[in-house]
Amino acid sequence: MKPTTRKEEIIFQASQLFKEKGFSAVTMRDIAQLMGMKAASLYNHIEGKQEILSILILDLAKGFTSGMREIEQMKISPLQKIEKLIELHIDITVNQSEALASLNNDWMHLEDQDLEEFVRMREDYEEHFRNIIKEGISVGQIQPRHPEVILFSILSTLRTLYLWYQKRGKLDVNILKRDMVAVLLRGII
Amino acid sequence: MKPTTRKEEIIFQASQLFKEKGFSAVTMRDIAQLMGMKAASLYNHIEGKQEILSILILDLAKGFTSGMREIEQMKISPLQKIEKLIELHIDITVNQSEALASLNNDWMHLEDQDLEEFVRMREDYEEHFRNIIKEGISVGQIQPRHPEVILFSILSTLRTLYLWYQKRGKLDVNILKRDMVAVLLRGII
DNA sequence: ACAACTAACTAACAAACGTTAGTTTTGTAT
DNA sequence: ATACAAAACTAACGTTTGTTAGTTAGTTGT
Repeated sequence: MKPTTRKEEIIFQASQLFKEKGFSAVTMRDIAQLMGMKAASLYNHIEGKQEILSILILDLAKGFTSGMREIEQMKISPLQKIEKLIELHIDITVNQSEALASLNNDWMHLEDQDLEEFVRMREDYEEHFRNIIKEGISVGQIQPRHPEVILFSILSTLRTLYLWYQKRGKLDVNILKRDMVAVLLRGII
Repeated sequence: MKPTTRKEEIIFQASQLFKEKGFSAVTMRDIAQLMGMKAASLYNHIEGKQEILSILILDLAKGFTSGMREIEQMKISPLQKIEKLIELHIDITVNQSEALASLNNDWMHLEDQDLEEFVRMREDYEEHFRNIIKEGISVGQIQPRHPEVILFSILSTLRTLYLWYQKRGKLDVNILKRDMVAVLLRGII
């Protein structure tokens, strides 16, 4: 995800700051300094601070939505779909961990239609995930526990993976996928 | 955790706002309005905005630290200690979900010694947790997978439980404990 | 050579920020 | 009633905030 245009570069650098301090604590002057320019110059490329957040979060949310749609259409078992979803999250984490931080922590600072659109997409995503779990239970592939507990347990681990992935010196993605699938599906004992 | 003094009430109300919008996006005037007073009046009771954050986070972190110490001294197996830790997190989540949100999301806005103290406490906590997992592996109670993956998977679920607990209409704590222990330890299949 | 465009700049704005100082109100004990 | 302390108030401060306006330097196309 190397930025090509100047606008993309601004958004990328901003995402680094957002990840560290959160959207509200980052100023346009902070972003400008990282870009090696003055704050006012940023406005030659972007509409404002809100647009940066909006692009960061909504683009990523669309990535999750389209990933979910692809996996749902595959002719594989519910359990295999969950494995694919775990891999989807890991791939996105590895490639876009900064935007993921904003999506997790700063989505509530989106405004108006952007906020509405995000909340709708997130609810849709969770609903589809939940249905896959329910189907897995009904075909006997998954233990008959409350789907909500299972959904939350998996999702919260995947959603905060970005906090942990970088700290542990970028271990191999394929090994990570294998271990995460094992721990999340089969437990630890 | 019902606030008794006026100072505690301010901190409690502030924590509600911090949970919703994050420390940086909440103003002293926001807090004052929720308290039904003017911003300047807050300073009759507290030193400043930083003190609120500091008390919220460090008090809670000490709660985790002392909980960990108690569990470590118990004469029970590593696996039983992990169960106790899961229950500790759930108890704290149920009783102090607002402070937990600040601890998770706004710790980086602590200053100087407060920041140092928090980071030290968190590292200690994780280290002790990791050692219990390692001991569980070495006595054959826990699958011989990378302790880091296990630690992260459990901790990230427990740490974000506060986001999920309230949404699902306050289900019974004991049922929650039972299901969480089951999912986290035995997996879902 | 000249026009057009791009992307930086300086300067400044109005609003909002955390906080301080000094004053007034309120409740309580003598 | 008087004195005192607690807790609210008004007014203002110096900064910082996101953003706008107008200008300037460098590049490109004709």
